[in-house]
Amino acid sequence: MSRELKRGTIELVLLTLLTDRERYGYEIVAAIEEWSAGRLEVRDGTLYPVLYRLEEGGFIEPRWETPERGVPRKYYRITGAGKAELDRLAAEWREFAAGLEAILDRKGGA
Amino acid sequence: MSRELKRGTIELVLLTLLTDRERYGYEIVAAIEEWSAGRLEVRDGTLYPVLYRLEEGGFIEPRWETPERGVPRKYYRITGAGKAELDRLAAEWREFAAGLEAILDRKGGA
DNA sequence: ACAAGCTATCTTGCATAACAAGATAATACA
DNA sequence: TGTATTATCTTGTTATGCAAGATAGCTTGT
Repeated sequence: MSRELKRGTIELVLLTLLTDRERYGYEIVAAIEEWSAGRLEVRDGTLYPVLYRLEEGGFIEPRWETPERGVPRKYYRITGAGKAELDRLAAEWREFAAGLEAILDRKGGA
Repeated sequence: MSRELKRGTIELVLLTLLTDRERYGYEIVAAIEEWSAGRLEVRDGTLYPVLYRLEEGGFIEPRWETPERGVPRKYYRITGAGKAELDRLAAEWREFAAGLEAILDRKGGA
């Protein structure tokens, strides 16, 4: 899948994945592929910087969990501001997709 | 509309606009806004480099038209390779959009 | 005990492409 | 004469996804 198409959509994807429950980065990588039925894929080197951006913006909050056995995990949960941002980004995406589809559907038209 | 969302889609939009007839750059700027019902907007400083990329790839071909009165216009028409590329880009876009929608629709799910 | 592989987070540097801003030039109009 | 419009083109900036690698602890096989 083209790298360029993903630009600007990963934050929307992350916030969506965090709406039902908190998740950690490594888990999100797999969830994206699963939820999109293999259509979308995001590398961890991409994911972590996006998580930091969202945290800086106050849209998500981290919580370290260090189990007695296993590697520590950093869980993120969405904030109130994050839910508002999610609505905004989702609306923006739908507006954009509608505009593009309108053009695609009109090929051969006036 | 977010700059990042547009990334990778302008070539698709241009090739689509050139399917029914040849057009020149300045005309395309207005057509994009009109065809998308005001949802999409592309500056001419963005458009021309994209046209050059498409021309270099053999997807479109230019033709200068110098009228007796008025500024010269550079008309572009789509080639056979351009039509194939359009099909490829459109399929890629729909695959990507389907993957993203699948994630958006599943919020609160498993 | 040792190696290999898995889980998990994080960092650096690169490539791409949309855009703002401005340049150029001819025409139209007041 | 001056301002606005049509039309193309260039330069520099900026954002961000990704490859590649580092780190570290755990698990599994031989």
